[in-house]
Amino acid sequence: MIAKPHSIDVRQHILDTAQRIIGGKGFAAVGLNEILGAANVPKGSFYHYFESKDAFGEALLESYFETYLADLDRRLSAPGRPMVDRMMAYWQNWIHTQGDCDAECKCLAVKLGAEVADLSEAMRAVLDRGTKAIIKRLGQALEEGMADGSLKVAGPAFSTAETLYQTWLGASLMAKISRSATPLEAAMRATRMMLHLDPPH
Amino acid sequence: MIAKPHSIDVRQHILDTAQRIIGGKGFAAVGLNEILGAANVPKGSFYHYFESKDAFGEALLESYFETYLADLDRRLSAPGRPMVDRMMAYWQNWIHTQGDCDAECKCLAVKLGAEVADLSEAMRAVLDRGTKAIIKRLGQALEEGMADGSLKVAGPAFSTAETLYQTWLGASLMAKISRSATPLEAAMRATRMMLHLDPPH
DNA sequence: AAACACGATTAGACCAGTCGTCTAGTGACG
DNA sequence: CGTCACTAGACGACTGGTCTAATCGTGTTT
Repeated sequence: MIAKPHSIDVRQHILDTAQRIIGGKGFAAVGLNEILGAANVPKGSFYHYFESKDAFGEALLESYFETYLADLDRRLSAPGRPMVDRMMAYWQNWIHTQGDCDAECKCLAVKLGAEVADLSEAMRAVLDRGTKAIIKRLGQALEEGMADGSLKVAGPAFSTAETLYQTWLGASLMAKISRSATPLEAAMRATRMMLHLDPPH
Repeated sequence: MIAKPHSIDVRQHILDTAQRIIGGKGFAAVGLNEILGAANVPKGSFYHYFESKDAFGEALLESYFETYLADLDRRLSAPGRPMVDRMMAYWQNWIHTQGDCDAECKCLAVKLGAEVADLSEAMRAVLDRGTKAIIKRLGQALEEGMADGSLKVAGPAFSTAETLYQTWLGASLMAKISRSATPLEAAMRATRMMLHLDPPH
């Protein structure tokens, strides 16, 4: 564990660059050349940091979910405001991030899920763990919301969290296909309904 | 073999074979050689029937939605039974088709949607038209169900149809990622809830 | 301090595979 | 026969991921 000047930097730099490009074009459609060219990293270096393109994809998804979950935690644990607000702000932000960026899909679960699930068992496993972690947190948030009295859901919180996440995944897919935000707005309406907060908010 | 010119046969044979393979591996990850090899069609023929791989993908999706919509119409117009039954049978069948086949994803909207939307404008357009047509039919079915008294939904039928379809898309994506049917079962519970038929059925 | 050792990093060769083109060739039917 | 829809598959220009050999950087030894 010597303080390496480049190691971590270069590795992460490749991952960050790749996330933008692969988030836009998909996994199989993008070649190493394009990524490494954009990152200004010689091709030869790649296999020093990653064992294969497959292993690289695994690392890419791990890196993605790591920052995603950290951000999610930050958003859902923001103190002071009732949980409804935090949660609805999260969905609102989903609309925001998925809506404007057509080229670079911010949500890799949406962009890569279907493509990669049958392509690489390792990548599928990371996606599985990542999405399960997201749903788990959403479920905990719902329970917190019921505890602080700002939320009320029918049935177990985890079940609702699962359905909510699935709905937003599907809506994001439809948003990509239709190149419009209306599917996301439909998801927002459905979310309000599931959480029984039609009157206010 | 058959007196009828091969035109239609061969063309459709290529499309059918491709649907299986591409439904399993995705669009970019599959080369023409693999498809044509499996279909026992020489490469030279391919470019007689299709202008390019891109145009071929377009035709593939068109063919897919054509048969999908025909099947959907058949299912939803089955006479005799109330619309709830027909509709729930449709979702049940969704679980059935998406659940068992891991390799060849039957629903190309799920498998190719995210990948292709940013790859080919033509293919995206077909997906857009196809999914909109499905939602439209589901909305009409919901209205029929309200007319025959077997269904009751909150708000406009089209809105509910949109949300239902999105939920099932998302659930199918999660089913692929988790390699299990539980997301689809969650979608089924959510569907029952949205249609207010928790007690019976 | 100079030479060395050795792992970290890079450069580029490598071949299999990509899409798409193109010329020959087949065979059915007017 | 002649025509034309269709088949056959070699070919080219290119890109894919992978790997070996050379280079660089840094700490150690003398």
